Amino acid sequence: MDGLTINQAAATTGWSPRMLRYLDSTGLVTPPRTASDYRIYGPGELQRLRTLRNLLDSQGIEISDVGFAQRMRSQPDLQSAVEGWLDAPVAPPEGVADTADWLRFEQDKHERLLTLAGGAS
Amino acid sequence: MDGLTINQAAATTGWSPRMLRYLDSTGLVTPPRTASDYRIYGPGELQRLRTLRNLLDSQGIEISDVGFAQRMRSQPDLQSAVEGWLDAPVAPPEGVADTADWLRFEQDKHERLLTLAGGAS
DNA sequence: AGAACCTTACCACGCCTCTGTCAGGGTTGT
DNA sequence: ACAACCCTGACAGAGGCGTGGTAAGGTTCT
Repeated sequence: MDGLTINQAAATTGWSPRMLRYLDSTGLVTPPRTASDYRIYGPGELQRLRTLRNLLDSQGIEISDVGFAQRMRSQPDLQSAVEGWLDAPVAPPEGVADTADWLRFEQDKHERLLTLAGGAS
Repeated sequence: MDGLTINQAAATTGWSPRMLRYLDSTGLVTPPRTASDYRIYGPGELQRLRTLRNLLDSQGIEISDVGFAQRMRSQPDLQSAVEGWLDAPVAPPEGVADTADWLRFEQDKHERLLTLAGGAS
């Protein structure tokens, strides 16, 4: 078996074994398992762990933030819903005479985004 | 003055006045102010508040998640750092003979992403 | 076989998010 | 002028996150 056990991986990455299990549970770093469920950390996981620490420190973000970014990655409807909300203007654009028209425009846009990202036809 | 005060906005959107102030403090919905610092909610803010509630409920996410997405929006280096980490493969790709070569490849990719997103030349 | 390792499952603590409420003080409407 | 509204700031409590520990039990090495 090539790869480090959880304590060895902890020693070389600076994470505690406890945190490696936690990161596994969050889905951020999920090493393969042996037949008896031992976690096996290969070079890929080790690099991922080291760069994760670097990412958190350098950007001042939390583990849960990276988890959310990953979730947006894997769920396109989530991503389009969030981005659609962020893109909605705070004031009606020029050229829209009636406020009611603008609200309808925004509503339609929202629906278009959802449909585009995976809506049932 | 056209626009609703905070209690009126709360009544028509379902948020509590307390939460409207909180959302203001997080930067998610920041209404303009009168000369005496009263918050004024126009149709844009009201729509944003209603769709925010809908977004949170339908996607099962938190206010802080939307805040993080907004932060990634406004900070391209943060976005590229997070996406760079998420894109890093967990195992060396085919055709890379040496593990050390692969680590160098990953390192270079990370640097390319950072440079591309706003690095000083 | 026995030491040293791994697993999951809990309890616990500090910090942050979300939400309510209240106090003290300024503004608006009648 | 007075009620009704707004502001900020603070305290408070439920719940989640990040992290450590520990207990009970299975696996691997020597």
